[in-house]
Amino acid sequence: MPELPEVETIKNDLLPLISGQIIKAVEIYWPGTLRNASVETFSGEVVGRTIAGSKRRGKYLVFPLDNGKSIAVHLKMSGSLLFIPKGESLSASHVRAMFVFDDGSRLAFRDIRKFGGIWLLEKNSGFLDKLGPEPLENNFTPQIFQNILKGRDIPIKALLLDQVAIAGIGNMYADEALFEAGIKPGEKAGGLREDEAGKLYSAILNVLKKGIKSGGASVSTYQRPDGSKGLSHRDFRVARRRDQQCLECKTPLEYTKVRGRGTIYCPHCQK
DNA sequence: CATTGTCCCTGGAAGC
DNA sequence: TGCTTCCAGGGACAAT
Repeated sequence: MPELPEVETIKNDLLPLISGQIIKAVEIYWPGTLRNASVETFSGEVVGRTIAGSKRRGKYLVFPLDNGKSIAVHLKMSGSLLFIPKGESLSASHVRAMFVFDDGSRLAFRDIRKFGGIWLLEKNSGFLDKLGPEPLENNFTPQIFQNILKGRDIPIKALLLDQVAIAGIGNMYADEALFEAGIKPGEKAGGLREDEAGKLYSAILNVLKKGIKSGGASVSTYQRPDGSKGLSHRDFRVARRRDQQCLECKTPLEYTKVRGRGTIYCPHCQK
Protein backbone atom coordinates (compact mmCIF):
# COMPACT_ATOMS: atom_id res chain seq x y z
CA MET A 1 0.00 0.00 0.00
CA PRO A 2 1.91 2.96 -1.28
CA GLU A 3 2.27 5.87 1.11
CA LEU A 4 4.52 8.90 0.82
CA PRO A 5 7.86 7.01 0.86
CA GLU A 6 6.64 4.48 -1.69
CA VAL A 7 5.21 7.13 -4.00
CA GLU A 8 8.37 9.21 -3.64
CA THR A 9 10.44 6.16 -4.61
CA ILE A 10 8.30 5.50 -7.68
CA LYS A 11 8.47 9.16 -8.63
CA ASN A 12 12.27 9.16 -8.41
CA ASP A 13 12.62 5.85 -10.25
CA LEU A 14 10.41 7.06 -13.08
CA LEU A 15 11.99 10.48 -13.52
CA PRO A 16 14.89 9.38 -15.75
CA LEU A 17 12.78 6.74 -17.50
CA ILE A 18 9.85 8.82 -18.69
CA SER A 19 11.07 12.40 -18.79
CA GLY A 20 11.09 13.50 -22.41
CA GLN A 21 9.08 10.51 -23.55
CA ILE A 22 6.48 11.21 -26.20
CA ILE A 23 3.19 9.44 -25.58
CA LYS A 24 2.37 7.53 -28.72
CA ALA A 25 -0.76 5.78 -27.50
CA VAL A 26 -2.85 5.16 -24.41
CA GLU A 27 -4.55 1.82 -23.90
CA ILE A 28 -7.31 1.63 -21.32
CA TYR A 29 -8.33 -1.89 -20.33
CA TRP A 30 -10.71 -0.82 -17.55
CA PRO A 31 -12.46 2.50 -18.27
CA GLY A 32 -13.08 3.16 -14.56
CA THR A 33 -9.38 3.85 -14.25
CA LEU A 34 -9.95 7.28 -15.76
CA ARG A 35 -11.62 9.31 -13.02
CA ASN A 36 -12.43 12.58 -14.69
CA ALA A 37 -12.27 12.03 -18.42
CA SER A 38 -13.59 9.68 -21.05
CA VAL A 39 -11.18 7.42 -22.86
CA GLU A 40 -11.60 9.60 -25.96
CA THR A 41 -10.97 12.88 -24.17
CA PHE A 42 -8.03 11.52 -22.24
CA SER A 43 -6.37 10.05 -25.32
CA GLY A 44 -7.03 13.19 -27.29
CA GLU A 45 -5.35 15.38 -24.69
CA VAL A 46 -2.44 13.10 -23.95
CA VAL A 47 -1.37 11.36 -27.14
CA GLY A 48 1.40 13.22 -28.90
CA ARG A 49 2.41 15.09 -25.76
CA THR A 50 5.82 14.92 -24.17
CA ILE A 51 6.17 14.04 -20.49
CA ALA A 52 8.03 16.88 -18.82
CA GLY A 53 8.86 15.25 -15.52
CA SER A 54 7.76 13.18 -12.54
CA LYS A 55 6.48 14.74 -9.33
CA ARG A 56 4.70 13.80 -6.14
CA ARG A 57 2.06 15.58 -4.08
CA GLY A 58 0.89 13.64 -1.05
CA LYS A 59 0.25 10.15 -2.35
CA TYR A 60 -0.40 11.37 -5.89
CA LEU A 61 2.08 10.98 -8.71
CA VAL A 62 1.97 13.89 -11.13
CA PHE A 63 3.37 13.81 -14.65
CA PRO A 64 3.39 17.27 -16.23
CA LEU A 65 2.95 17.44 -19.98
CA ASP A 66 4.38 19.91 -22.46
CA ASN A 67 0.96 21.51 -22.96
CA GLY A 68 0.64 22.62 -19.36
CA LYS A 69 -1.73 19.84 -18.41
CA SER A 70 -0.77 16.96 -16.18
CA ILE A 71 -1.55 13.33 -15.62
CA ALA A 72 -2.16 12.46 -11.96
CA VAL A 73 -2.07 8.88 -10.69
CA HIS A 74 -3.17 7.57 -7.30
CA LEU A 75 -2.17 4.00 -6.52
CA LYS A 76 -4.44 3.65 -3.49
CA MET A 77 -4.21 0.16 -2.01
CA SER A 78 -2.93 -2.10 -4.72
CA GLY A 79 -1.72 0.01 -7.61
CA SER A 80 1.71 0.00 -9.18
CA LEU A 81 3.41 1.60 -12.15
CA LEU A 82 5.69 -0.69 -14.10
CA PHE A 83 8.15 0.51 -16.71
CA ILE A 84 8.65 -1.86 -19.63
CA PRO A 85 11.77 -1.21 -21.72
CA LYS A 86 11.57 -1.45 -25.49
CA GLY A 87 11.24 -5.00 -26.73
CA GLU A 88 10.40 -6.46 -23.33
CA SER A 89 7.08 -7.98 -22.41
CA LEU A 90 5.01 -7.69 -19.26
CA SER A 91 3.81 -10.74 -17.39
CA ALA A 92 1.67 -8.86 -14.88
CA SER A 93 -2.06 -9.39 -14.41
CA HIS A 94 -4.66 -6.69 -13.63
CA VAL A 95 -3.13 -4.10 -15.92
CA ARG A 96 -5.75 -1.34 -16.17
CA ALA A 97 -3.98 1.11 -18.46
CA MET A 98 -0.87 1.33 -20.60
CA PHE A 99 1.09 4.31 -21.86
CA VAL A 100 3.00 3.52 -25.04
CA PHE A 101 5.96 5.76 -25.78
CA ASP A 102 7.51 6.78 -29.07
CA ASP A 103 10.73 4.87 -28.44
CA GLY A 104 8.92 1.57 -27.88
CA SER A 105 9.05 1.55 -24.10
CA ARG A 106 5.82 1.48 -22.09
CA LEU A 107 4.42 2.33 -18.68
CA ALA A 108 1.78 0.02 -17.23
CA PHE A 109 -0.71 0.95 -14.53
CA ARG A 110 -1.52 -2.21 -12.63
CA ASP A 111 -4.19 -2.20 -9.95
CA ILE A 112 -5.73 -5.34 -8.54
CA ARG A 113 -8.49 -3.79 -6.44
CA LYS A 114 -9.45 -0.97 -8.80
CA PHE A 115 -9.23 1.61 -6.02
CA GLY A 116 -6.56 3.55 -7.85
CA GLY A 117 -7.14 5.97 -10.66
CA ILE A 118 -5.80 8.35 -13.26
CA TRP A 119 -6.84 11.99 -13.63
CA LEU A 120 -6.26 14.49 -16.39
CA LEU A 121 -5.43 17.81 -14.75
CA GLU A 122 -5.88 21.13 -16.50
CA LYS A 123 -3.19 23.75 -16.12
CA ASN A 124 -3.47 25.25 -12.61
CA SER A 125 -6.45 23.00 -11.93
CA GLY A 126 -6.20 23.25 -8.15
CA PHE A 127 -7.02 19.57 -7.92
CA LEU A 128 -4.23 18.95 -5.42
CA ASP A 129 -4.67 22.16 -3.44
CA LYS A 130 -7.02 20.51 -0.98
CA LEU A 131 -4.16 18.44 0.37
CA GLY A 132 -2.40 19.52 3.54
CA PRO A 133 1.27 20.46 3.79
CA GLU A 134 4.03 18.18 2.57
CA PRO A 135 5.68 16.82 5.73
CA LEU A 136 9.17 16.78 4.21
CA GLU A 137 9.12 20.31 2.88
CA ASN A 138 10.73 23.17 4.74
CA ASN A 139 7.47 25.00 5.29
CA PHE A 140 6.22 22.12 7.46
CA THR A 141 7.57 23.31 10.78
CA PRO A 142 6.93 22.17 14.35
CA GLN A 143 4.87 25.33 14.80
CA ILE A 144 2.70 24.53 11.77
CA PHE A 145 2.21 21.03 13.15
CA GLN A 146 1.14 22.43 16.52
CA ASN A 147 -1.43 24.58 14.76
CA ILE A 148 -2.78 21.57 12.88
CA LEU A 149 -3.27 19.70 16.16
CA LYS A 150 -4.83 22.60 18.01
CA GLY A 151 -8.46 22.07 18.96
CA ARG A 152 -8.85 18.82 17.05
CA ASP A 153 -11.14 16.41 18.91
CA ILE A 154 -10.12 13.28 17.03
CA PRO A 155 -7.62 10.49 17.73
CA ILE A 156 -4.12 11.60 16.80
CA LYS A 157 -3.81 8.69 14.38
CA ALA A 158 -6.98 9.78 12.58
CA LEU A 159 -5.45 13.21 12.14
CA LEU A 160 -2.22 11.78 10.77
CA LEU A 161 -4.25 9.88 8.17
CA ASP A 162 -6.27 12.97 7.19
CA GLN A 163 -4.75 14.13 3.91
CA VAL A 164 -6.30 17.56 4.34
CA ALA A 165 -4.40 17.99 7.61
CA ILE A 166 -1.05 16.57 6.42
CA ALA A 167 -0.38 14.96 3.04
CA GLY A 168 1.15 11.58 2.42
CA ILE A 169 1.00 9.67 5.70
CA GLY A 170 -0.84 6.35 5.56
CA ASN A 171 -1.67 3.56 7.94
CA MET A 172 1.80 2.03 8.26
CA TYR A 173 3.84 5.17 8.74
CA ALA A 174 1.22 6.64 11.10
CA ASP A 175 1.65 3.65 13.41
CA GLU A 176 5.43 3.88 13.08
CA ALA A 177 5.57 7.59 13.86
CA LEU A 178 3.32 7.18 16.90
CA PHE A 179 5.48 4.36 18.21
CA GLU A 180 8.67 6.35 17.74
CA ALA A 181 7.08 9.30 19.52
CA GLY A 182 5.75 7.09 22.34
CA ILE A 183 2.18 8.25 21.86
CA LYS A 184 -0.93 6.07 21.87
CA PRO A 185 -2.85 6.23 18.58
CA GLY A 186 -6.15 6.91 20.35
CA GLU A 187 -4.94 10.04 22.18
CA LYS A 188 -6.88 13.17 21.29
CA ALA A 189 -4.90 15.22 18.79
CA GLY A 190 -5.75 18.50 20.45
CA GLY A 191 -4.73 17.18 23.86
CA LEU A 192 -1.06 16.56 23.11
CA ARG A 193 1.43 18.58 25.12
CA GLU A 194 3.92 20.72 23.24
CA ASP A 195 6.78 18.31 23.92
CA GLU A 196 4.69 15.37 22.72
CA ALA A 197 3.77 17.21 19.54
CA GLY A 198 7.45 18.03 19.03
CA LYS A 199 8.43 14.39 19.39
CA LEU A 200 5.73 13.32 16.98
CA TYR A 201 6.81 15.97 14.49
CA SER A 202 10.36 14.60 14.52
CA ALA A 203 9.12 11.02 14.39
CA ILE A 204 7.02 11.73 11.29
CA LEU A 205 10.02 13.16 9.48
CA ASN A 206 12.24 10.30 10.62
CA VAL A 207 9.99 7.43 9.58
CA LEU A 208 9.20 8.99 6.20
CA LYS A 209 12.85 9.75 5.42
CA LYS A 210 13.91 6.29 6.51
CA GLY A 211 11.18 4.80 4.32
CA ILE A 212 12.39 6.70 1.27
CA LYS A 213 15.99 5.69 1.95
CA SER A 214 14.93 2.03 1.89
CA GLY A 215 12.93 2.35 -1.30
CA GLY A 216 9.55 2.03 0.39
CA ALA A 217 7.88 -0.87 2.13
CA SER A 218 7.11 -3.90 0.00
CA VAL A 219 4.05 -5.17 1.73
CA SER A 220 1.00 -6.20 -0.23
CA THR A 221 1.60 -5.60 -3.93
CA TYR A 222 3.97 -2.64 -3.79
CA GLN A 223 6.82 -2.79 -6.23
CA ARG A 224 9.08 -0.28 -7.89
CA PRO A 225 8.73 0.51 -11.60
CA ASP A 226 11.46 -2.00 -12.46
CA GLY A 227 9.64 -4.72 -10.53
CA SER A 228 12.05 -4.68 -7.58
CA LYS A 229 10.93 -4.44 -3.98
CA GLY A 230 11.53 -1.91 -1.25
CA LEU A 231 13.10 -2.74 2.08
CA SER A 232 11.49 -0.21 4.38
CA HIS A 233 9.19 -2.75 6.03
CA ARG A 234 12.25 -4.35 7.62
CA ASP A 235 12.58 -1.28 9.79
CA PHE A 236 8.98 -1.31 11.00
CA ARG A 237 8.67 -1.56 14.76
CA VAL A 238 4.92 -2.01 15.04
CA ALA A 239 3.35 -1.79 11.58
CA ARG A 240 2.70 -5.24 10.11
CA ARG A 241 3.62 -6.81 13.45
CA ARG A 242 0.18 -7.81 14.67
CA ASP A 243 0.30 -10.58 17.31
CA GLN A 244 4.01 -10.01 17.90
CA GLN A 245 5.68 -8.52 20.95
CA CYS A 246 7.32 -5.13 21.25
CA LEU A 247 10.92 -5.16 20.06
CA GLU A 248 11.84 -2.79 22.91
CA CYS A 249 10.06 -4.20 25.95
CA LYS A 250 8.64 -7.58 24.86
CA THR A 251 5.10 -6.53 25.80
CA PRO A 252 2.55 -8.07 23.41
CA LEU A 253 1.54 -5.45 20.85
CA GLU A 254 -2.09 -4.36 20.91
CA TYR A 255 -4.34 -4.41 17.87
CA THR A 256 -7.26 -2.01 17.69
CA LYS A 257 -9.21 -0.07 15.13
CA VAL A 258 -8.98 3.68 14.85
CA ARG A 259 -11.61 5.08 12.54
CA GLY A 260 -11.90 1.72 10.84
CA ARG A 261 -8.17 1.31 10.27
CA GLY A 262 -6.16 -1.53 11.76
CA THR A 263 -3.85 -0.06 14.36
CA ILE A 264 -0.91 -1.66 16.14
CA TYR A 265 0.89 -0.15 19.11
CA CYS A 266 2.81 -1.03 22.25
CA PRO A 267 0.68 -0.43 25.37
CA HIS A 268 3.85 -0.08 27.44
CA CYS A 269 6.05 2.13 25.27
CA GLN A 270 3.24 4.37 24.07
CA LYS A 271 1.47 6.57 26.62
C1' DC B 1 -18.37 23.04 10.63
C1' DA B 2 -16.33 18.82 12.86
C1' DT B 3 -16.44 14.13 13.23
C1' DT B 4 -17.84 9.35 12.26
C1' DG B 5 -19.70 5.67 9.32
C1' DT B 6 -20.29 3.25 4.81
C1' DC B 7 -18.78 1.77 0.62
C1' DC B 8 -15.89 0.55 -3.28
C1' DC B 9 -12.93 -3.99 -4.86
C1' DT B 10 -10.21 -8.24 -4.98
C1' DG B 11 -7.00 -11.96 -3.53
C1' DG B 12 -5.62 -14.40 0.17
C1' DA B 13 -6.44 -16.45 4.55
C1' DA B 14 -9.38 -18.85 7.63
C1' DG B 15 -13.15 -21.91 8.58
C1' DC B 16 -15.80 -25.97 7.58
C1' DT C 1 -9.62 -30.64 -1.70
C1' DG C 2 -12.98 -27.15 -2.54
C1' DC C 3 -16.33 -24.23 -1.20
C1' DT C 4 -17.84 -20.03 1.49
C1' DT C 5 -16.95 -16.12 4.43
C1' DC C 6 -14.23 -12.61 6.19
C1' DC C 7 -10.77 -9.14 5.99
C1' DA C 8 -7.53 -5.39 4.50
C1' DG C 9 -7.64 -0.22 3.58
C1' DG C 10 -7.49 5.38 0.97
C1' DG C 11 -10.53 8.41 0.35
C1' DA C 12 -15.25 10.04 -1.60
C1' DC C 13 -19.41 10.65 0.15
C1' DA C 14 -23.37 10.33 3.42
C1' DA C 15 -24.96 10.64 7.92
C1' DT C 16 -24.85 12.50 12.50
